[in-house]
Amino acid sequence: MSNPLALKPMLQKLAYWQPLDESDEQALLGLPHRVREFTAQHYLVREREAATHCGVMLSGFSIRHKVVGGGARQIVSIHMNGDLVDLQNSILGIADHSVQMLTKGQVALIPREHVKQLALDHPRIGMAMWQDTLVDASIFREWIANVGRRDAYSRIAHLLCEFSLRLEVAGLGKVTNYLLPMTQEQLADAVGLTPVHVNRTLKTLEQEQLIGRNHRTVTIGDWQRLADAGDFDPTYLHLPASEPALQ
Amino acid sequence: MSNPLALKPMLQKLAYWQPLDESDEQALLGLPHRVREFTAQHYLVREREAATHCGVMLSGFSIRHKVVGGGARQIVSIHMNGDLVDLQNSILGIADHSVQMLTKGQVALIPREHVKQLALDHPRIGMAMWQDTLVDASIFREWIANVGRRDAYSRIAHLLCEFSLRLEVAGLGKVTNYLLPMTQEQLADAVGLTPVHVNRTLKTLEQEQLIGRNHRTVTIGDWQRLADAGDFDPTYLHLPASEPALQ
DNA sequence: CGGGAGGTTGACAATCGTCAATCAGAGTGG
DNA sequence: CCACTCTGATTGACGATTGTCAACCTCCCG
Repeated sequence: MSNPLALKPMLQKLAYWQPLDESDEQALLGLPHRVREFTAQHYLVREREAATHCGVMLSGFSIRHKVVGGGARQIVSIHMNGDLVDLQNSILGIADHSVQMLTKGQVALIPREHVKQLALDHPRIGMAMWQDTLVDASIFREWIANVGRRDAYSRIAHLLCEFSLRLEVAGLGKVTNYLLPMTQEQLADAVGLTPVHVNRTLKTLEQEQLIGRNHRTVTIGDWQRLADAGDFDPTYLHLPASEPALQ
Repeated sequence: MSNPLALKPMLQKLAYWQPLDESDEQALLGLPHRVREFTAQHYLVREREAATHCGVMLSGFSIRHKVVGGGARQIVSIHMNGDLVDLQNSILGIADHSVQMLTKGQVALIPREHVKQLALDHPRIGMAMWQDTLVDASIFREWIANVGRRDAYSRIAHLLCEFSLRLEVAGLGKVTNYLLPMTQEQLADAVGLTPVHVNRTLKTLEQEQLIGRNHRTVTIGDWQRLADAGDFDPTYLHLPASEPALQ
């Protein structure tokens, strides 16, 4: 169960934020965990329940979402390769949102007490995890602005840009060409629109040659033009200094 | 400048999350800081600039906001008495959003390096600050859902409920009666609507006797009914166990 | 070949935005 | 004390983006 290398991605991610010494690394990699393969749609945590584990995405995609009164769903974030999943719920205890697999994939699960204790025993790791969740928070803010103040057209263009960069950083695609891992209905839940309107908007983006589509594959001809349409400025992603895409 | 008691509210807030010992408390209260009075509209940090200080709200209100392409503004959160302001930008370094005073008020400012160092030297404080920002993040998620998936009516009802609880917890009003510290235009920027539509919606809420209004004062006759209208469930605020309002 | 999920499309409805006028209240100076 | 002014609140008429409903199509898979 406890593959000693499974937490490598987590280590890499955190080391980006804080220099970690030998003892930090040992402690982190030594965290008890088990790697599991989940099917698409599987719930890792449900809203209102107690969070028991925090996870590291090893493959596949997962989403966090909330369900509002009428039954409508809002996706609040999307996780991919290397992302820490549910640190938020784990540290706070009670889940204020659900975490669900979007596609099938492998996740390394770590019991929450161990994660919390690790942060207390190894302040640099604690700081790094904090920073990681702060980036999540920064993305939340951008999403509030996206959903609250941009029309369907730029809203979707914005999401496509975000995906483009994040997938490239995660090593899952090129900035100009990637596989979108979600249905139009899920896209709609992420941007606060209806599936029908997402469909129409994608078509428009395609007609105006901002993107090309082939099944779920998105091709971006002129990245800058799409970024302009989406009012996209990657500052909020707090990515490593210079991403090639931004040149 | 450095009032030894000024950081008390910060201590109280953090102690809620983690038991702090004598040395933690000393270190926290001993943080170098200065208390300043700011006028309404004053910018504490501007988007894209480097964050230099983190603050503790001692009086008054402040907001965090982002400006999108067309010039529209989206308020992403509202801070009141006792809230830690701009921990997020401070820890990440470059501000991905602006922080602005909503009303005049006093803020204790702490240089960011000292805050970060404190977290590293005192892991329990670090953990507590982390948890504090996680609650912020939880509110962000709820706001994404609010703006993305609720209509104007419940969206505004929801915000009024959130205010009601948070103001009471901060000791600034009663759950059933409080002074809303913002104009309808600012309200609009918080919920992603136009001022005109906010006005109409408030009028409707009033006509249906969900709220009473007198200038900026909001009166809530039947809290539960407003909560139902706003699809409001306070879980996401991660408040101390039982708030009277929820009985 | 049949079934099902997801994608497309059109017609129509409704929420919400825009524009612009008017009103109410707070502060200011004479 | 009374214009005067400014900001914010209110209202109406109208327009537009987005939602709803429902049909049909396409691809994938057993």
